[in-house]
Amino acid sequence: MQTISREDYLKAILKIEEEAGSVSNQALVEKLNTRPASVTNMLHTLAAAGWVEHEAYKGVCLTDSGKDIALSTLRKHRLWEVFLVDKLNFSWDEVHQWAEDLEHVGDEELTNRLDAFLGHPAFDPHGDPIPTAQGQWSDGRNLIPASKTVEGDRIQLKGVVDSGESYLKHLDGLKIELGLILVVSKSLDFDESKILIWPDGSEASLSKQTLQNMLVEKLSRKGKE
Amino acid sequence: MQTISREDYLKAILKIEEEAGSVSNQALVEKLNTRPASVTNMLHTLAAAGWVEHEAYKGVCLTDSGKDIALSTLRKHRLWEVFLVDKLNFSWDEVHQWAEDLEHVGDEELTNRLDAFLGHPAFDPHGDPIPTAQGQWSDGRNLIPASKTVEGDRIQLKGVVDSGESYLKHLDGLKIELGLILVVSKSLDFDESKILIWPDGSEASLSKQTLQNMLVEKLSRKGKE
DNA sequence: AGCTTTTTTTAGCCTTGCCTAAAATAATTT
DNA sequence: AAATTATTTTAGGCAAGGCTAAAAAAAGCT
Ligand SMILES: [Mn+2]
Ligand SMILES: [Mn+2]
Ligand SMILES: [Mn+2]
Ligand SMILES: [Mn+2]
Repeated sequence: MQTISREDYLKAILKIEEEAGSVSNQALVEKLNTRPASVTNMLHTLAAAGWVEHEAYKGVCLTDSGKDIALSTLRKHRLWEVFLVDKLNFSWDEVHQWAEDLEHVGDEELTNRLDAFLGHPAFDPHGDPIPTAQGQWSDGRNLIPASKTVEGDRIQLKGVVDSGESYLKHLDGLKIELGLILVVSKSLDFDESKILIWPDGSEASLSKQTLQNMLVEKLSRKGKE
Repeated sequence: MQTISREDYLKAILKIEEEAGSVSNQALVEKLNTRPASVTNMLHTLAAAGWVEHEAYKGVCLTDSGKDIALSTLRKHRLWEVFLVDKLNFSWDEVHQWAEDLEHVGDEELTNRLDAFLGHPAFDPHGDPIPTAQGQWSDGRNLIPASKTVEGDRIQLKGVVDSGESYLKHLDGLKIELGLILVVSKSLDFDESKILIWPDGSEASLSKQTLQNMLVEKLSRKGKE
């Protein structure tokens, strides 16, 4: 039977699988901010339910049914985030905490109605793709970290690597939001920082770390669009 | 610290206080569908938190802080019900189960934004008043059960006594919904049933039990409005 | 008043999910 | 290869919130 904690674990396993290929207990300890013994314990529960395959000391991976639950939970999380930003006017750095609760409410029917109400959004407020009702969530886009751009590039912010509150607030402070178009004015070799130009003509220097976490799309270099 | 279960108990105590004056353990057993020992247990927890006053074998009542929590939870419950009906197009008999979960999500800020988004509704989909952010929820209306109407009365359905799924579905089947205006065509003494006339001219007979659970407002007897 | 029934509490147990500490295993160094 | 370090598991607890069964108290009856 699904519980809040079990759904959170499955979602965490899914994300670690995506970004690291294999899932160690240690990775779950960090992602879920818990203790190794708790992880081992929960993996036994999840394995008994048939949602993961787990061999002691070897690691864990999702089964098909486990992946279904994880994707459905992730879908709900991201749809609720869209709701909170689009309808309740929260900013992108405030919504994760509530979505972490809301994702455990409702069934497929409710989720699909929410999806329709929101206009079937493809991405959440952090630029992350929203799995479909059928569990598809191939991204399609080819995003690169802003740190890999060169002078003269026109880029549009489409996502973030780190969607933690502190990084998002940092971007807020720089007047950087999803969809913003910037031009790379200068690349400083020395500390890998770059000077960017805002649409209003203002300029600012962004650190390597800030740039690495910005996922951007390269636009044609001159077009007005 | 607040938990889902504690909020549910406080809300149940509030409602029983309203409708019965005093709150027995037995009443909580029935309202929350649990066992007497569980109630005693939780009342100790709530008393220790300072949310209720409880004397063994004497009963329980809310403290000011307990009432605050109960009202806030009830407010959230009813606002989410409005959301589900008005925005996601659920029917009034489907929303309670989800509101029972949603009421435990979010803080005051989120609730107030939801309230604003919904246009500060005064009543939920079952006609129950929604407490304000300041914890006011005096009804103001003077509703009577439809069983107390007489031939010739023009009445408008404004609420229900029993908002359980089966009764609401029963009303659905009769094409009776909140706001509907009916005229009392005949009162049958023998079984206390009545024949009602719908706006489209159709008629139907409603049983005493059905009528007792309909809360209506008497309208002027001839006006078009 | 004395007996019976209902209500409430106590006692004891269970499940979920978390924890620490210690033991076992795997991975890295030297 | 042996020693050290890191990871994972086991063992043993704990808190919340359920449960049943039995005891205690209150209420209702004769
Ligand atoms: Mn969560
Ligand atoms: Mn997100
Ligand atoms: Mn609830
Ligand atoms: Mn309601």
